[in-house]
Amino acid sequence: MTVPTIPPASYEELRNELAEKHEGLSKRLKQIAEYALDNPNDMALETVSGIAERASVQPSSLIRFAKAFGYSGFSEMQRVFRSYLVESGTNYKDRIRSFRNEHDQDGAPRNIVLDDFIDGGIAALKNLRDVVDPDQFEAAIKILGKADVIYLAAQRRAFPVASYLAYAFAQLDKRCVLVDGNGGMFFQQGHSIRSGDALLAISFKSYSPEVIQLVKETREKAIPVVSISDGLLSPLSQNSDVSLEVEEVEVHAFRSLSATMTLALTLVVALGRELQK
Amino acid sequence: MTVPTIPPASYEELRNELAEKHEGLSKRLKQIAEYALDNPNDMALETVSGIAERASVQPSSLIRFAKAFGYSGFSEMQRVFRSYLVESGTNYKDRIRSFRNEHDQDGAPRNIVLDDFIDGGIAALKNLRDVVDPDQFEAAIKILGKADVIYLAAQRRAFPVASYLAYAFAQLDKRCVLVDGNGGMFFQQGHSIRSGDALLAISFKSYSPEVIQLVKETREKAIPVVSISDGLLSPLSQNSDVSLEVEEVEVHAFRSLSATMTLALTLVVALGRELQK
DNA sequence: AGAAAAATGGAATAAAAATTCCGTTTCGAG
DNA sequence: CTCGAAACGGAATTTTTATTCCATTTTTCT
Repeated sequence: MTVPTIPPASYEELRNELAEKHEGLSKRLKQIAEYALDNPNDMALETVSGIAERASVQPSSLIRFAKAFGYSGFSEMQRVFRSYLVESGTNYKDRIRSFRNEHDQDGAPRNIVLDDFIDGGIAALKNLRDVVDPDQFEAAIKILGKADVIYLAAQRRAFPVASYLAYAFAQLDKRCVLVDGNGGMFFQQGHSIRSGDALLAISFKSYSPEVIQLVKETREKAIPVVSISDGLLSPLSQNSDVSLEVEEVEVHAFRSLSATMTLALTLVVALGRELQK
Repeated sequence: MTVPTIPPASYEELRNELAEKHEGLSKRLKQIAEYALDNPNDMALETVSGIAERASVQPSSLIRFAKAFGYSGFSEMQRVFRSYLVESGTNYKDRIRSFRNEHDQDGAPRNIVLDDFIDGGIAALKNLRDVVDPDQFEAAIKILGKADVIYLAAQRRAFPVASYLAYAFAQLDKRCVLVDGNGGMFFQQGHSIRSGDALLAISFKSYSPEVIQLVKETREKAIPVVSISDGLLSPLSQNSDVSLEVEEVEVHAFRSLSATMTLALTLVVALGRELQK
């Protein structure tokens, strides 16, 4: 056992190293290398003795194996296998990190802040693809399509989304009321909703109490409520007939609205088609 | 802590359980539930004390948390989080594909629409990186930073951007006036601008005549004007001291606002920094 | 406001896991 | 065939990690 090189830091590197050195390895180590390439998941998640058993090898061989590739022990090597697991997964916060690093390199005097937001926005959009539940989306369109008048409720950060929707719905000749709280008449506006209408509420944490209250009240009247919010824990999701989930990334302590805006727009287009039938 | 139910065996079940029980949980447990939903990766891979630290919680609380959901200990719950990692890693790409096909067949093109907008949004953001002129951006920040009050003017499709900016500026303690034309008083609002202030106007084709007019009038008063618009041909650009160019992609006859929103946000953050000096 | 119950923090303990160590086996050169 | 070096197996040890326990704080109910 020689060649104490610098240990591979990414799964890809490790994979290559494994394939390359494979020939020169001893019997047991070969066996392990093969097992590792075939079952990266096990390597990432199982314990040393667990893997040892499955691969028909002694635990100590696994440690030797890791050391043969330059790691200080098995645990260190396992970290590499784990990093692979999270990268390939859905989680996108990590993707952002890798994005950033990519961009940091070219030393051009770019607008760093803008780059961050662009990367964040892109990540949020990609994530949107994964988290939007098609059934919920379908259901939302159904409800909104049937509604006589769509009431739009949103405050603060979410308000621009509602105002955009109001504009777009108007373009579609879909009647809507923007409950904007103008003149302190949030509830007066909101309470004029009635059977046959639908409420589309948008709010993110920290959730606007007015919007939450309106959602609850509307639901008690047995009027359908569609919500756009951030995650299952949102009080909006919990009190809506249908809820669409969006997660915006926070960059520099500010949240973008790219993903939410895109979802809103999609809603508009899908609704437009529904109405054409 | 009661209700020893059968513990959720899949990530999906666990997710739902988490959302459902969330309300009834104690402070610390709630905190953990939120962290878990936001960071499933950590829950799957980190050690108890690692997670405890990141979530600002005691290790023992994590064990209590797991037990509150019926598991024998944290490790058992962690297995569920891990199973999710494996599934999403292995089948991730396939899942998405099959998912799309499903819907293609029953003729529901929703996902396709969403995909189009997502792709469009991403393209617009990437484009933004190239078209924004750092010098102009810098100049815009200077002007806005020096302004006593920032007047925000936008109509129709651009209005949501202005309303978002109004919200964000308020967060920065930067005084601003949203010239929204409420009550038909667009010009009354707009004309109250005076020396020492600045106007930030946003408009896209077909350009809002009111906004154009306000820009011209303001400029005649020798008050600085910053504009966000689409291209150099825009009458806004031509009458502004500084103009920022954004190009949104049109998909299905609708324009998104992702890029514009991102630019707006960047402006906010950059302005925030400027103000701190 | 005060007592009882529930929740929490944090150190102590138990359990599990990784790693080392060493006697034994295998392999290859002379 | 024999010797030496490398590889291996497996128990012993160390380290890390999970879990428990109890004193203290916070909440709830009266």
